Amino acid sequence: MSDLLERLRGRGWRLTSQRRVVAEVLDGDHVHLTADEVHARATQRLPEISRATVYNTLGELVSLGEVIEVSTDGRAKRYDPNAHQPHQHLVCSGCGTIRDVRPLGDPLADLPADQRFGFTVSEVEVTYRGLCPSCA
Amino acid sequence: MSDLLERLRGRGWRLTSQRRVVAEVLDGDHVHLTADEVHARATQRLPEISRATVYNTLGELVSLGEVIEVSTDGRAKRYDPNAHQPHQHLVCSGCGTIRDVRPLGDPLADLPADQRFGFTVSEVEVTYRGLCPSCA
DNA sequence: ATCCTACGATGGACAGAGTCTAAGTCAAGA
DNA sequence: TCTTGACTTAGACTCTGTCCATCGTAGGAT
Repeated sequence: MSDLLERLRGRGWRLTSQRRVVAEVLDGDHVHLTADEVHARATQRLPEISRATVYNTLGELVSLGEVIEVSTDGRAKRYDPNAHQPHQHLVCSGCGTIRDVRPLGDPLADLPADQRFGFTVSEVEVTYRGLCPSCA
Repeated sequence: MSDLLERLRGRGWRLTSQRRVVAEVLDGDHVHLTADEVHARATQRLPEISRATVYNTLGELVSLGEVIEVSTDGRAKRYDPNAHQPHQHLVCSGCGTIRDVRPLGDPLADLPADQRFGFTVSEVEVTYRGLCPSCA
């Protein structure tokens, strides 16, 4: 966490209290908050932080590769701080809960050349859907 | 196509001109229109059709399993009439073009039990991203 | 320690996508 | 042909996200 802030400062990031709070809110495993949820939690620590700043900071963290943007439901995007460990997502169709999962195999390898239609494929995103224990 | 309309009428669907036009607009291979695009094309055939009706009809077609809803980019959802043939999507990061593709293997099989966290997993959605020939 | 200034924060207006509602219309069964 | 409840309509509304002009401040320079 403090690693993250140090790393970003090394890249010329100006370390403001707002950015610090956003980064702190995003810390942890299996965290997948929407921008509004991040804003709500940040507000508890720093009452005057604005929505625009939260959006800006999240956008920067995504560009810097420190956070992954996930849109699982066509509603609000969610932000996943687990960016340095490749993983996929398991989403509950009932309550929307998200878990990070690590499937076997390489899904990229499953797309044969004749199914690539001349595209340069560089990334695969897999979403497993189902019901979590509480919703089942 | 007329099969579709007959099938839906058999399920108690009232066959209105608006619904017919929406279904016609969605007909074809590799069709992935947004709701607004569907509305624009429907308007050419039926000038007074409203946005709400297009949204309602698309939602019904999705619930009935005749159309798949795809949200590839966190922008507008797209509607894919190719619902009876299991497939995945290849999306161009440049222009947003979507192709239907059929990868090898069963991605569901790649998620081991210890990575399911008690979820009842029923569906997998795979999105390949890259650049199409024109954008590369 | 203080000063400067460019980078960052603020909040309010704006935009795009989608939902809701109240009132009017019409498909299709009697 | 009549009736009725399902469907459609227009527009207001919500939610998510972006933009902009102005103000504030982190951190290097002195």
